[in-house]
Amino acid sequence: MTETVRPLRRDAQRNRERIIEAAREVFAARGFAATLDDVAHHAAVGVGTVYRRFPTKEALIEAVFADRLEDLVSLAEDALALPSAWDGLTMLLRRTARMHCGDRGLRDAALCIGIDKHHFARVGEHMVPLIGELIDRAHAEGTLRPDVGLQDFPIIMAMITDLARHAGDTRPAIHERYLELIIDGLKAQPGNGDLGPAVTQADLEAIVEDCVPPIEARRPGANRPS
Amino acid sequence: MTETVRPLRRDAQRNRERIIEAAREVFAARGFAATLDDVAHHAAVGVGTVYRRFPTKEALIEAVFADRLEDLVSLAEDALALPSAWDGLTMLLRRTARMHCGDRGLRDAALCIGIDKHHFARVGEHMVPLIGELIDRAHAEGTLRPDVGLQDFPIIMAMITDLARHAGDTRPAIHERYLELIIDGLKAQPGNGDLGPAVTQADLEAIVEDCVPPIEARRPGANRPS
DNA sequence: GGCAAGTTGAGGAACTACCTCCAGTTAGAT
DNA sequence: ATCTAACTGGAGGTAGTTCCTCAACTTGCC
Repeated sequence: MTETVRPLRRDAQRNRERIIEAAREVFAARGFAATLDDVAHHAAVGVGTVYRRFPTKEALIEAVFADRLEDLVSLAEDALALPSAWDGLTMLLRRTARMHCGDRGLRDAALCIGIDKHHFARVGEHMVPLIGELIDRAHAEGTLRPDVGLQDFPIIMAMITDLARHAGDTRPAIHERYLELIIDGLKAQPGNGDLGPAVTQADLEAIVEDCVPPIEARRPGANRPS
Repeated sequence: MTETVRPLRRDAQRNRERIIEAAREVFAARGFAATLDDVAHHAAVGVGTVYRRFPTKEALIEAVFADRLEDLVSLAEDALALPSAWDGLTMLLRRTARMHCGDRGLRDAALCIGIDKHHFARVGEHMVPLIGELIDRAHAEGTLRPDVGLQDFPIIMAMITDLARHAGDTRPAIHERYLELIIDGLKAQPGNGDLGPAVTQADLEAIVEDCVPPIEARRPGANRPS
C-alpha cells in the first residue's frame, strides 16, 4: 500500500510548474473549453509533455484550481462575518462576480461546486453551508425576499458571467450594472412580483451542466490504436 | 430595368415553401447557428436544392423572418395602448421573452434589430421608437427607474434567452422566474443601488454581435474552384 | 558514461461545416 | 408524344477543429 512516488527530475518539475502557470492563464481566458494543446503552446512546451504530466484535462484542472477555490471560501467567511447578512450577501455577490468575470476557469470551477460529486466536493462541503447560513440570516433579517433560495445564486452568477463574456474584457462595467439590477430585485419589498416555483436542485444541475464545458474531454479523434 | 422574373416551376415553388417551413423549425431549435444542410435534411430535400434557391443563409433568414418580426411590432403597439406604461413595458417583456425562448431564430433576428443596418432595418424603424416612447412614458410615470434606458432591454432579453437555452425546453418556468426578478429590479424605488454608467449603443452592438451567430456563414470549407 | 526519465511535435483519427457538380428527373410548352 | 430547359439529389472535396500517440531525440543524475 505504501506507494513510493518517485520525485520528478528537476527539469520535469520546472515544466510541471510552467504548465500549471500557463493553464491558469489559458483557463482564465477560455474556461474549461480550453484545450491541452493550447496550454502546451502557452507554456512553450510540447503537447506530449502536457499529456505525460496530466493525462486528462481533469487532472490539470484539479491542480490549477484546488487552491484558487479556497479564496472563494474565505470570501464567504468574510461575508458571514459582517453584522448585516444583506451586506454580506451583496458583498459576496459583487466580489465573486468580479472574480468570475476575470477568470472563466474559476467561474467554471465554482459552478461545478455542489454539482459535481467528484471534483470539488471538498470545497463544496465548506462553501455551501456558509452561503446557506448567510441566506437564512438574510431571510430572518427580512432583507432578502423570501422566495429566493440557495439555488438561485449559482444561476444568477451564470447569467452575469455569460453576459460579461459576451461583453468582452473591454467593458467590465456591463456585468456590474446588471448585477446591481438583480440585487435590487433580490430585496424584500412590498410590491414584489411572483417568482413562481422555486428552482430545484435538479433544475440547477441541468443548467450548470449545460453552462459549463464538460471536464472530461469528449475525445473526437481519440486515436486509440486498436 | 424591367427585370422579368421567370416564375418558378410548380415543383420548385413547392420545394421553396417546404424549405422555408423546415427552416422555420430548424432556426427555432438552433437559431442562426443552424446550417443549410440541416434545413435541407429537415425539408427532405437535397442540399443542392436549398443552395440553388437560397444562395446564402442570409437570403433564407430574410425569407423566414420577414413577417415573424411584424408580430413583435404589433406586440409593442399593444403594449403602448395600455393606460399604464409600466404595465405595457412588463407585458412586452414577458411576451417577447416567451416568444424568444420558444424560437431561437426569432430571438437572434430580434436582437439584430437596431444593430444590423442591412437586414431588419425596416422593422427596426417601426419598433425602436415604439419602445422608446413606452420607456419615456414609464419614466414620466415614475414607475421605471430613471437610470435604465432603451439599450438595457435587448441586453436583458439576451440574458434571459441565454438562460432559457441552458435550461432547455423542459424547464420553461426558469426564464420566467429570473425575468420577474429583473422586472422587480427595474422598478423605481427609494433604496435602489447605483447602476453606474449607462449602456452605450456601441456597448450594445458589441454584445449583440457576440451573442448572435453571424448571419453570413464563415465558410470554413468554401470549395471555390480556383 | 550510461541510462532511465523526460521531451518533442508531426501526424493520424474523428468530427463538423460549407458548397459544388453532374447524372438523372421532371414540368410543361409544342 | 416529344423535347428541353429547369430542377433535383446527395456524394464528395475542401477545410477547420480537437484529441492524443509514438518514435526519435535530449537531458538530469548516479
